Amino acid sequence: MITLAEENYLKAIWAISLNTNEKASTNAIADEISTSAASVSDMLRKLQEKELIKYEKYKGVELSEKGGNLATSIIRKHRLWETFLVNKLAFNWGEVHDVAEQLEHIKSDELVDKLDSFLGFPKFDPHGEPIPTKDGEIPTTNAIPLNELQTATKGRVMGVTLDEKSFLDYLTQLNIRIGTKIELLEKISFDQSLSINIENTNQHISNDVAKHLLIKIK
Amino acid sequence: MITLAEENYLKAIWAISLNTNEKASTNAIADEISTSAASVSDMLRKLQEKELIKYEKYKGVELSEKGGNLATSIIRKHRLWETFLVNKLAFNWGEVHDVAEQLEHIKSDELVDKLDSFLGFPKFDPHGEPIPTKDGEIPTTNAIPLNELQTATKGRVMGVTLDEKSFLDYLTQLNIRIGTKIELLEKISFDQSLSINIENTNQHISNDVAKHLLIKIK
DNA sequence: ATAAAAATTTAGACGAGTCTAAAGAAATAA
DNA sequence: TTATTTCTTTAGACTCGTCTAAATTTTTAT
Repeated sequence: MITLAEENYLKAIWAISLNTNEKASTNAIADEISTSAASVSDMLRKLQEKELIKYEKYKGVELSEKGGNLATSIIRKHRLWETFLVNKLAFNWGEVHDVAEQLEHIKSDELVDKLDSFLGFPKFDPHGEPIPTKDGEIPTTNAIPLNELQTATKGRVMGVTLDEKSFLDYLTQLNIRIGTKIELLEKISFDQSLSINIENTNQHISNDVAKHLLIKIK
Repeated sequence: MITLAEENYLKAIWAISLNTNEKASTNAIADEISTSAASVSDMLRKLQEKELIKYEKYKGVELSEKGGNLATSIIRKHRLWETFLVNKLAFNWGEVHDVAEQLEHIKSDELVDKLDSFLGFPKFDPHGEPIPTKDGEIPTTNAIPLNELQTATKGRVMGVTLDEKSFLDYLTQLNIRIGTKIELLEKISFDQSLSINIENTNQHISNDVAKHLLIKIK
């Protein structure tokens, strides 16, 4: 039996490895879930015993196959619930994260499958993030982060890679949603900030914002 | 902040007082949530400190106003989720209890209100049990338990007062659902068992089954 | 190459919620 | 009304997940 705390650690390790493609460090995990490094060390020992991670003291940690499957299934649940909240209950995309963080821990395979079916087997959640299938397959897109685009390229927003209210509220303010047409006008080399055109209005955004916007070209 | 365990204790006290109209005893609570009397004693002390119950050592316990409101809101959530599971996700009524027991602890007032709205503000759940409103009002019916009916009375099943898979599966087997027409043919004084007619078929059921069936006459 | 800094682990403690065993209070029966 | 049974509470211990402080290992900088 896996506990709620354990699930959150697996998710944190998953999220870190996703971004860095490296082993997750104790401190990175502590940051991710806002706890002390000591607590993380403790928990890693326990997860190691349960064979959910591959861990060597002082050397960082990665998920085992078992742990990876579990993490994927939690992400699947999180994204399905977010889709439910936005598509069926009319939440807006900045409001759903905290509730989905609770719902993702509900234990019932049948519930997840029926929810999936009820939602019409969505491939992407309201933020454009891929929803892993029942078998753990993760849908792909050829979208790339806005800050990696070449100047004068046009595209369309396919997703965001940060699920934080303040970020999503800012996007809404900028008139940026999934599907919005966007053109990269200029990259400022001084601070990597970007001038963009959204629906015939010019805007200026930081690199920090741009790197969390996934764009599909043309 | 109220914990999951505390919520379950409040619910247990609520359920016991509902049936007996008396203060709940330590042992009754221990039975209800399958724990030891010692654990219950411990928890009652804590709930007392939080002013969620009115408790005198050795004298039993009842909910305070605050505790009562909380318990009602948990019941509201439980029954809304059961309604969602049956009406939207096509679970059958015997399968929903355990999942709803998890979902009822999700913390988000907005979620509950939006779910209520999405379901069309239902007054009764799939078992015919009343769903408390946002203000804590509990819809009433004039239905009475089948075992209290007079012989030769006809009526319709308006609800069941036990949410256990084995019971609900048995009802399904007997062709009894919400809305089913029923006639009480005979009460056996030896064991209080009952002969009934359901959809032109005669059946024989125990008093234990009958007392959990709510019937509206005529 | 070694000293300093940073990262990580260990040690010891705590609160929540549970348990068993034992003590104490209340109810019941002779 | 006293003895016995039943119910309830207290005492002490355990696990889980957390913490701070201290010890240890690794990395970085001089």
